[in-house]
Amino acid sequence: MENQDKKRILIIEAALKRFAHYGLSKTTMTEIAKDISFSKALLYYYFPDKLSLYVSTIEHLMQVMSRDLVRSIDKTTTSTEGVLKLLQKRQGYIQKYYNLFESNQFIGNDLPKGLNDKFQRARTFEAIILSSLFNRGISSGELKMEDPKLATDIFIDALSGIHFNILTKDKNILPGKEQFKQIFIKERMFAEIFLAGLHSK
Amino acid sequence: MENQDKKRILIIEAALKRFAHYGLSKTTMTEIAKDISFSKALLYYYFPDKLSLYVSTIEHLMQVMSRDLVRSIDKTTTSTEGVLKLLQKRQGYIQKYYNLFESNQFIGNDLPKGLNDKFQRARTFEAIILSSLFNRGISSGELKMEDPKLATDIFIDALSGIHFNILTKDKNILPGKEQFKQIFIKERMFAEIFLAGLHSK
DNA sequence: TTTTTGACCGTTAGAATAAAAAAGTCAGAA
DNA sequence: TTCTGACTTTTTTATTCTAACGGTCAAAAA
Repeated sequence: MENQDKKRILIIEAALKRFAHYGLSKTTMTEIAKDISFSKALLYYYFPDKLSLYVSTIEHLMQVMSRDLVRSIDKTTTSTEGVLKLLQKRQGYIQKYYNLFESNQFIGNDLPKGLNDKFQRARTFEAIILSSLFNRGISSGELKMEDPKLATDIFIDALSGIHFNILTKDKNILPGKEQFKQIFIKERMFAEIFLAGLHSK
Repeated sequence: MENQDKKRILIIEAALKRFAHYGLSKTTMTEIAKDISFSKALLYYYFPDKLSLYVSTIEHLMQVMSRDLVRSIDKTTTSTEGVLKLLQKRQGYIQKYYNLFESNQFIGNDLPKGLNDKFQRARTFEAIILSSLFNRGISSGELKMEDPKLATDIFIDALSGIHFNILTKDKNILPGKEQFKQIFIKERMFAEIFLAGLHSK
């Protein structure tokens, strides 16, 4: 049914607003339902449980993000330019939907399996994009590296290190605009050095 | 007194063993005292409180470490060689005394001030060593960079990112030998690329 | 006087329990 | 087939309780 899909999306969009703002644990099904004047039971008609809704919401956002990302990157020419574009987009989304990924931030948390898988897929997707950018650079003669897979991996680890260290330095639990700006500056600087290190002489 | 110092060190060494194995919160003053057949009250004669003992223990280890590090690095010639030596030593100590730094691993924990300061100083010390290695490279014409301070910072952030991501990927709480080996490989690879990116053409 | 101790006290981390709130179900209405 | 209000079950939170721990001190030992 057309209508069914519309309602599903309505729910997902309401959920996205709540989850993005309050995170998984601090938003209730009742709240989401009230926001769009549905009964809570109706949410359970469309989604088997809360986690499914959460996962669907993330999936939804990921699709939007990945379309946007691919489109933006296709417009770039050099791989360096592409990587910088990736950083910029990435940064924007992380900042906007920070609380949506709260669960991903902490250690030793046993997220339910389906959830962990989704985040894993997001990381993999990122790695693939980055990898393809690196490969583009290799075939154009711009870059040179032994093990593109490993290089990609290290690049992503390093990014998250920069991210993490800045966000944990200031003890503010909710990161502010200033901090994200700082992260972006460092990440860009890092990318420049790293890519220079991969440049074919 | 000579003897006083000896006892202080005896206590510190016993504390180091416990703390390195079990971390701060999971070792008690009574245990440390029993290990060397002292009364608990005697520990409080030599150290005002538990935290002071912990800090002294870390201070003690840091002195040993830094002497060792400086000595090793002075033996190297190029800055690249120096950085790789730093990584190797660093890795060894982190692995051996992993639990000693447990408190440092987690987010949003309000470590007592004196403690935080010590860790801050450890990081600063590391940054200074690294910075001096970079500067060595610059003056020898080996390296070239706009902002050595920022480059150092990014380098350290990236290292901790690699560290962190490997240790949290496998859900084992206690990291094993294999994981540390993996970290070292990645860190070395990273250092090579990063330093290549800083090489003067 | 300096060093050492056993007995003691106040605080706190963790277990156990109770209360509140949320997740999730279902018979039946629209 | 879609939707709901009333219901049950599960999870989270608040509370109490207790044992263990950090820390003190008067007095003994050296």
